[in-house]
Amino acid sequence: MPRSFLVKKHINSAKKPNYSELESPTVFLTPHIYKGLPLPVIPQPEILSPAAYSPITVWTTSSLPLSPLPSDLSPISGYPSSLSDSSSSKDHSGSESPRSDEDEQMLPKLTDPHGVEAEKFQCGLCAKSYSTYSGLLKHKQLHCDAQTRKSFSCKYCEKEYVSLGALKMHIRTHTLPCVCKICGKAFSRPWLLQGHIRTHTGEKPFSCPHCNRAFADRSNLRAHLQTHSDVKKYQCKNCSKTFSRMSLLHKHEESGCCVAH
DNA sequence: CTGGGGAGGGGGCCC
DNA sequence: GGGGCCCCCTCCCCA
Repeated sequence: MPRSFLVKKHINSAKKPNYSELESPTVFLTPHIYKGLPLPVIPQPEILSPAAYSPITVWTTSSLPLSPLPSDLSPISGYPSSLSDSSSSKDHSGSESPRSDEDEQMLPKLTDPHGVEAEKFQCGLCAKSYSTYSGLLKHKQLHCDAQTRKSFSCKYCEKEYVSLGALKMHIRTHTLPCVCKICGKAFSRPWLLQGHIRTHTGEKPFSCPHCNRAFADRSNLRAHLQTHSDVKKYQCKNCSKTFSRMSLLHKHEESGCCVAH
């Protein structure tokens, strides 16, 4: 399901949502911002930062930004109301990282507009500046490049990671240490197991504020919220038909609409 | 074929 | 360093 319409919901890590509240199946109250609003009405641009929400934007598979469809789940009680999430930058630190451009790291840095301070050589990875290229080179060789280089290899597959912690996390996907006591199914993460256990218990802690539906999985609630939206976010670049999910758009395109491509 | 729900996986970030 | 959590993503199934 397309989940890229999601945005982070808490300003920073120091103020995380009260998940204990979320875990309660009955704690979801209609948020105040919906009071008086006829349902279903999804977009609440007024509660979102302008940069985070563009209700009329329709994305195609070729024009998708990293987070093309910001929506918000803060209406669900238990989530903080703040939306100007400065920590959202973390979402862009991974896949969007331009770190692969080695040349970029070598670009001289003009640090003073008046030329008082001459050009500096700045490390593209940690932003440290050096007055000489050789200084930068030494820094890169000793620190950043070494850290950036993937040097931890998985013994079960060919994947490599930049840190031992990341590798260990990955290895869990092979060892599957979290086992369901009910059916014996194994998972890599405890929270995956928790979600699975809900399929046994029938617990559905995540309720839709617009209808009576409830979900065991937060991601599925987000996907469901899209169905309440008037604006279908994903548009076929050929026939301009729009879809609520990227996967539906993909299926549509693969079904022959975009054979011209 | 489309729309939607259910279930699960992976990497990253923060504490 | 590990745990918890988030976001993103995919696949499957069904109406």
